[in-house]
Amino acid sequence: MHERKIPLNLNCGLDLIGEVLYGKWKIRLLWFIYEGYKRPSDLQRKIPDASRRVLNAQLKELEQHELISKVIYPVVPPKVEYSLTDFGMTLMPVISALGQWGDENEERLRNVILKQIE
Amino acid sequence: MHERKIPLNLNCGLDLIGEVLYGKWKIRLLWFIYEGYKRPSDLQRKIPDASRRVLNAQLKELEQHELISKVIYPVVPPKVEYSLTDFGMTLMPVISALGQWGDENEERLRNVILKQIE
DNA sequence: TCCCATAGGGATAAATTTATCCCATATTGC
DNA sequence: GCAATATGGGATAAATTTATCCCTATGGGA
Repeated sequence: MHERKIPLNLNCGLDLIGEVLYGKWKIRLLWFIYEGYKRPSDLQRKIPDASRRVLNAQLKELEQHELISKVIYPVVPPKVEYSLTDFGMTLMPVISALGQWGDENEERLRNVILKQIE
Repeated sequence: MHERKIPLNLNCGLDLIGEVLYGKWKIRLLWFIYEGYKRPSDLQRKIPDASRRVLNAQLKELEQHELISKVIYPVVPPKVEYSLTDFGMTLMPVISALGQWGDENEERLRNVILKQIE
């Protein structure tokens, strides 16, 4: 993967959840899988800004973290389906809360973010 | 700051909240300020693993995003105090939910994270 | 025959984020 | 005078994450 040189911080719950959710597309991947977009190509189409390479990598990490599971059908062309594990499912209310706060404050957030970039 | 070459994604609420919370120490900074650790030196002591430089930078961004506000007392040696804005306060239940999920699943998370590193 | 879809991953470059080091200010205490 | 305290930020290096490009495999359709 990439041998870490700076140790992880795993002190509290916030560190731990950060570790599994940190990644540019992970939260969206979880959410789309939750919504029923199961195949990698579906997810790629839902997130066209992401490179295929990184989506694969992040899906693999989500799987290693036991938030999603993967079924490979032995057909050609290949077919793969992801779904949330029970564990991953318990995260949905939390992600929902994040998205809801973002939606509720959309305008203000858009303002302060764009002002800071300019 | 650093001129962006890759455009931001600001499509949905999840993107927006991600933009203001993304940063290695931001969530913890918000939480500690919420708990009453207001001065930069206090926060530095609470988060000794972070470099002073980055804490300053992230505090500044949190301020630009209107989640915290800053009061500078004109004394020597300098004294600065941060506090949550009303807006930042509305984020606390969400952060609390994140931390709670992490705490509830601490053992499992620690396992899967460390297994993946090894 | 050639191309497309489907999934995966190696190699490498680019972008972004963090870390490290150093300097400045001005008062208090030794 | 010298060190410590407190805050801030420039310059640069290192670490980490993402992007880009390319190659694999196989059956079906134009």
